[in-house]
Amino acid sequence: MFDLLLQNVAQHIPLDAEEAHFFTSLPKIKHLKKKEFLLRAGEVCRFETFVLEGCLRNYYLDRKGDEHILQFSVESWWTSDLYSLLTQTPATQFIDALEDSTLAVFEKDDLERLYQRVPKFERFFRIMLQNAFVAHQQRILQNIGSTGEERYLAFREKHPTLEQRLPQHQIAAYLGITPEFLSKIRGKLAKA
Amino acid sequence: MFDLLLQNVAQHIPLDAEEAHFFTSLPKIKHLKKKEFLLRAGEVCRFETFVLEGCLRNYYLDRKGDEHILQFSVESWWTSDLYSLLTQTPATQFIDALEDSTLAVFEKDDLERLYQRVPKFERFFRIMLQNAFVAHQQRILQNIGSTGEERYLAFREKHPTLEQRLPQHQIAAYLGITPEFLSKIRGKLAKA
DNA sequence: ACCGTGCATTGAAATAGTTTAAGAAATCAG
DNA sequence: CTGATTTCTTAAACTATTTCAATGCACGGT
Repeated sequence: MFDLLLQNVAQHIPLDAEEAHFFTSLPKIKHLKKKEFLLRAGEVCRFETFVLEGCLRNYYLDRKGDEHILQFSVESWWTSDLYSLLTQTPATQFIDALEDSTLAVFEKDDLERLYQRVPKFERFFRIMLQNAFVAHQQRILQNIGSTGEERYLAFREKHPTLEQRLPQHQIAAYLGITPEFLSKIRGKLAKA
Repeated sequence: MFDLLLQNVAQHIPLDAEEAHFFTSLPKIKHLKKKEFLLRAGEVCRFETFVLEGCLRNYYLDRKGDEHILQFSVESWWTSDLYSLLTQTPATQFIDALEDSTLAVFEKDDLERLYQRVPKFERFFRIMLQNAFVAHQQRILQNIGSTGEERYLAFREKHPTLEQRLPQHQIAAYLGITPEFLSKIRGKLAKA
């Protein structure tokens, strides 16, 4: 059940059997059907979530009502509204399921207990934060420096499995272009 | 000399006189003239820098040779290539001075000593990282969800002093548009 | 099997943004 | 003060992207 999770942690910090056992005793398993919400804007986010199966997205709703996707989370990805979680202020993001999904949900309080008992988990989550930070940095540079087509090609390169798996209009909402334009780009690339 | 710096820290963690004294004994003062570099892509970043006076920018150079600005740092801002600093891998960013500047530079080793002696500084720098992370998140949403004009208006709103202080073409490189187009936007807004 | 709705495609017309080039205005160094 | 450099503006032609509208397709529910 928790193989993926332990594998994910082991990439950054070593765990002995007891630590691993304690760690895997913490999360609650949650099932979400497609379109169900894990978090809505306005709620305070009280958990960090690891995806065991399926696919979620974090998105933001602008005043015009358009959805802008910050992140897709498939198997072995962590997700939450980090700012809301860390500051316990209302979330600005929605998180919902693009596929039926199985999640390991860590409550904030349980994470605190984890840090107390196995301090190196602080390090683990700091590394997660760093990686997320750098990913965002690169995405900013990508966005201000490239055309939609270049962004799409980069996305395809970086996430070949996601490109298969997601509906196109979701990818468009991630890239920051309209679905129609993405369709045109694809048409053009297919011909060439 | 270090008033700004202590004030900045005090916003997030309380310091007694001795801690403050130790803290301010660590940084080296550095003067940069306009156009001089603090860091070049390819170098490993070994410091965290607090701006006492002047203005720096972090930018990235793409294959076409265009500059894309990630951040401006004026008085009371921290700057570095965080990923390079944390992982000790070569930097991808350049940091240089847009004005003659005075900096307080904290070496990585000195920061480690600081964490040992005054652990709450870990908390301080974690908060810095969180804030930077969220700022980046908002910028991504801004970039994928708005036009150049909307981004310019938001920038002006959020950083009225910067808008006065910086040459327009630098602002354009931050917004991800050409200087010509920014000029056009401004012309149009001035008329309206 | 049937219907309804959501998704992808296409094309035409409109808007947003870039490129190139030239010149005016401001700034800086000697 | 003067020449050199950097910055800002303008305009025309071009490219990227959006909007709107129409069409066909596919899939989930009943």
